[in-house]
Amino acid sequence: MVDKSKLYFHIHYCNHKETNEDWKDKKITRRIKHHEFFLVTGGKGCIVTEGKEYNLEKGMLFYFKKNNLHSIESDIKDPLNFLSVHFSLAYVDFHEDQWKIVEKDGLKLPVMQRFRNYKVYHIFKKLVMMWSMKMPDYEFRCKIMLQRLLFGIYNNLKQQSTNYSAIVKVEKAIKYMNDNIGRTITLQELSELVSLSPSYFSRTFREVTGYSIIEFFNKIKIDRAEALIMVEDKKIKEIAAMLGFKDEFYFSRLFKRIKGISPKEFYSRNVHGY
DNA sequence: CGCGGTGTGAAATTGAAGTT
DNA sequence: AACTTCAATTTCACACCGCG
Repeated sequence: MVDKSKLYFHIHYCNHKETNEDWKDKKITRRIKHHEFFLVTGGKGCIVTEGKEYNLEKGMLFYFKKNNLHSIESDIKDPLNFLSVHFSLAYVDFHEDQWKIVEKDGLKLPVMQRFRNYKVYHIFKKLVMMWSMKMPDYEFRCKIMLQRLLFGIYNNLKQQSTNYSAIVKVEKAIKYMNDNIGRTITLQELSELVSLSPSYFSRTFREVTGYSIIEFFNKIKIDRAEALIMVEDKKIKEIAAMLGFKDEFYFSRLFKRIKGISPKEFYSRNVHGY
């Protein structure tokens, strides 16, 4: 499971064809070093990749990972219309005051997915238009649009997945955690809330969020602690108590484990009194 | 007091097999 | 496919201790 907030993109270029002009080359076969999203917006054609052949229809979105070999063929009478964006991506993490950059070899997305709604289409179109117009700050704006596009793609995936109720249940549990941040919550309690067996819900939670329940609950507690340290003039001991920790030292250790520095150090680094 | 190492019972997680 | 049950294993949350 990828932490989407840590993904960093670099757009190489965008491409589109949304008119009825003829294709110069009816078929292209290629392997490119960029990742690419390719959205079919009209016309007919065929894409072959990873040993599968897809008869193209409006609304199909392809994700080609870098170095993926694929061929795109357009129909002559009803030429293909599409939007595409080429990009590279890296996983950028900030931990213990250090930046870490790891190049990713790909997102966990299916090669092809269909879109019923037009939202993703609109975002994609805006991205491509912005890129081609090259107005001031277009690179920055395009990067934001690409992130919105990806967000839309993930949401689409969410709705498509048969087990939508699992996500709803996880969201319910997260809300409950936020509402009861000053308490100790048990797995028993949460699983009763969502009417699933404890062990099954434990599994489900990790599948949906990428974190175990305790990991997640502590993460939001530490996030809250950061805010409290910076905004309120409170002692570590008080903050620990507010977040349901009986032992302030344990809280400190946990903070350090998650953030890399102790709460006291976090305070001295980020808050400066007069 | 603060920090860090370690011990411990309890709870969470995970694997595997079974049920609807 | 979605979910349960049970047991094995791991992790958690705190406690206790010694050091400076």
